[in-house]
Amino acid sequence: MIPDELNASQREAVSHEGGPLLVLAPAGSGKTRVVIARLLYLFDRYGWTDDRILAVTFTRKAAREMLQRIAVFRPSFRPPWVGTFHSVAARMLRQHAGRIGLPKEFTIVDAGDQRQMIRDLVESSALSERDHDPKGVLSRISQWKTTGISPDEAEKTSFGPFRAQAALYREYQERLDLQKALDFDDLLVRLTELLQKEEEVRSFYQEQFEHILVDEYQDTNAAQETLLRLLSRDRKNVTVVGDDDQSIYRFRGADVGHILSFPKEYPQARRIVLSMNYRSTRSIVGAASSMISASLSRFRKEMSSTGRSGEPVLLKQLDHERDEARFVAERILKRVAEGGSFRDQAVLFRMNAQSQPFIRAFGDRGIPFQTRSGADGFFTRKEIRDLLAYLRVCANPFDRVSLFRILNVPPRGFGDKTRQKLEHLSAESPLPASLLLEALSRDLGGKSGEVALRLSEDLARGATMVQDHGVPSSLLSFWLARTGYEDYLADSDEPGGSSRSRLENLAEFLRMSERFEQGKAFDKDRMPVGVFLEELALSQEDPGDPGAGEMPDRVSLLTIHQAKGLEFSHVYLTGAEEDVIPMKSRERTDVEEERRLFYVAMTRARDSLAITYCLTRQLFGRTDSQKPSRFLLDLPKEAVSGDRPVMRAVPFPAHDRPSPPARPPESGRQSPSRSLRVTGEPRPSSPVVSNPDPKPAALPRPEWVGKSVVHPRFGKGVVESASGAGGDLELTIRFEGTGVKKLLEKYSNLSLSE
DNA sequence: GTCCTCGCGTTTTTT
DNA sequence: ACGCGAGGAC
Repeated sequence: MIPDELNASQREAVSHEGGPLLVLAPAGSGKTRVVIARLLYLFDRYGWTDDRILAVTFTRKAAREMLQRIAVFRPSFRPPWVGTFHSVAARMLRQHAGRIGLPKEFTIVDAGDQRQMIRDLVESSALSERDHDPKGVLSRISQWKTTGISPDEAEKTSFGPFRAQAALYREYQERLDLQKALDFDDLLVRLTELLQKEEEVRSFYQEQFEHILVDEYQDTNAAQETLLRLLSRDRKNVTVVGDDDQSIYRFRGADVGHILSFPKEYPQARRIVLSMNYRSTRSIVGAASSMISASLSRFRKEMSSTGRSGEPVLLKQLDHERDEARFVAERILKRVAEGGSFRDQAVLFRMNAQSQPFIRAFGDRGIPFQTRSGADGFFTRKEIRDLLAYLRVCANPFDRVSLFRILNVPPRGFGDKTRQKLEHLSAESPLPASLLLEALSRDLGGKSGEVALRLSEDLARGATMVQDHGVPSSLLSFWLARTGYEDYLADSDEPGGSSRSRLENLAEFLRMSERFEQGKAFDKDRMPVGVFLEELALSQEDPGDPGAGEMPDRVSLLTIHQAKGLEFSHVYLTGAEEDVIPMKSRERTDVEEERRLFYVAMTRARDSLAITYCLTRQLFGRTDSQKPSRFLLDLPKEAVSGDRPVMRAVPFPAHDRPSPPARPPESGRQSPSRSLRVTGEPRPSSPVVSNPDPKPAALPRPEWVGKSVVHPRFGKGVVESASGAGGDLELTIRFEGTGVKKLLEKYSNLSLSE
């Protein structure tokens, strides 16, 4: 069952028996192959007919790939517990919805709905939207939720501007609860609560799952981590696979600490490092590894490469982003002239705004390209969201966001007055939509009363269709007919003939629903409309790209984030400048994460990598003069060619260095004679190894305080205080160059300087 | 209600 | 540079 083509450590990872397992799988190390092989191995081991294996990923794409690969081996086998964290959680929650007071067809609200809810709340409170932009509020709420902080706790512990946000959090949650709706975070949080509260359910799953596999473990947030522990009996039977160096989603709650502390918390865990790179040339592997090794908190890994040495990584300095685009365009054409293809090449940048010059340059030269548009997806279109709202209010008659969305769309003569009346009614009595509208109808009387009554009846009928296991396409047709939605679109002539494209979207949506229904055997206990809505809510994929078929022969223009998990023969990493990568941000820039981002970008390349930086760049309407990215300084001479930026004496650019540090009393002489390597990281028992230097045990906590230390990147500093103990000893250090930082002692690579 | 103008802020993105 | 949202004018 274990494929022959695996190397020794890969095989070891695949066939590991018993106990927690951490597989460190750097870029290009054959991670996917190992994950799939291990899954197949586990199914073999624990039975293909049972639900004994839980495998979770972060993206639909990864989940789909797992399922497809499994299907190759057992075409008829559909493992029920392979999916994204969220889809698995939704499945479990629906199974036990009653226990937490939810109907089976609870709504999953998406980002658009969340935004709308927050805006409504901000509007109805005395707060100004200025200080409470929905995005900021939502990300705060998400932070609270995923770290297990309830609205009450948030209100108790927040001050200043956060106080108001905590109040919004409470109202937002109340509103969700009232409508029997969950947001994405709730899927994890509510399931966690359920498992904690209901011993029966907990042990049911704990016993069911012989083994749990988590992919991209470095991306877990606190909620997912908690969930994982619950399901895996404290991770006794778990395989986590990931790469700490590729953790680039901190801004959305991912915490690289989970993977880093895994061996600490589970000393009995096996750790396997896949250290052979199969993807890239030796130049690329060498350059990338030495760049990332300057990282502060990471497992030390040494990569070897099976590849040929290849051409050196090319550094190229340009005057302006237009020159940069031109340079890249010419190089792409050259590769093609040499027999390469467009689809094998990718231009990477830190932010979407950088893509413009490339789009122009490629257009001028007739280079075919594709961008992965972000927010302008199919499912953010008004007409699609309207129709979805109709479906949702039928599936879950308590879904108020959807009800209010469709209330006067198409216009049926309901104005602000009616809306307010309905809001009052809704607040007074939590009724299903049809009954609510009936009450409204009585309230209004007259002509608008009749309109309300008609809508009420339609809603009741729609809800019945859902209950009777009607399929989405019939429900859609029903609503299109009852509302005259198509006429409404056709009549609303907007500039640019967009009503035409809206009608086309509508038709596409209808086709999508039909495709969904085809050849599908629905569970008897699930409503088809519910399943349809859940799939859409959890995927948000454009129907146009089912991932099947040949990739068109085009150059990819991608942000580094979008490029994660992909690989190309030729990669152009552009805008390698200070304030671009690492990016300047309002809040404190997380240079560590930016470095990992740079690493992810570099390691996308198989055969060649060119890194470009400009002396000036127009950004946000202003032309700035730029400095080369500090990350370029960590590229080894022997692996690169071209315009190497000049080494600086200081590892950080001047503007990054804060005011002269408050120097604590110097203790005598300053000789770095005694240099002590201190790290608490256990030696890996894996085939390949990290840093061979033997290390003395960590200093006990009080020993550190007041010591002068030297850090490889931050330079000299003094330990101000220490907290935590053992492996979690955290030191607060005031560095001369960079101010106060908190470092985990075990990863800090500190030397004592006396 | 709707149109226009002014001012501000500006990453990364999945589920 | 540009888009979006708030707020004023009609």
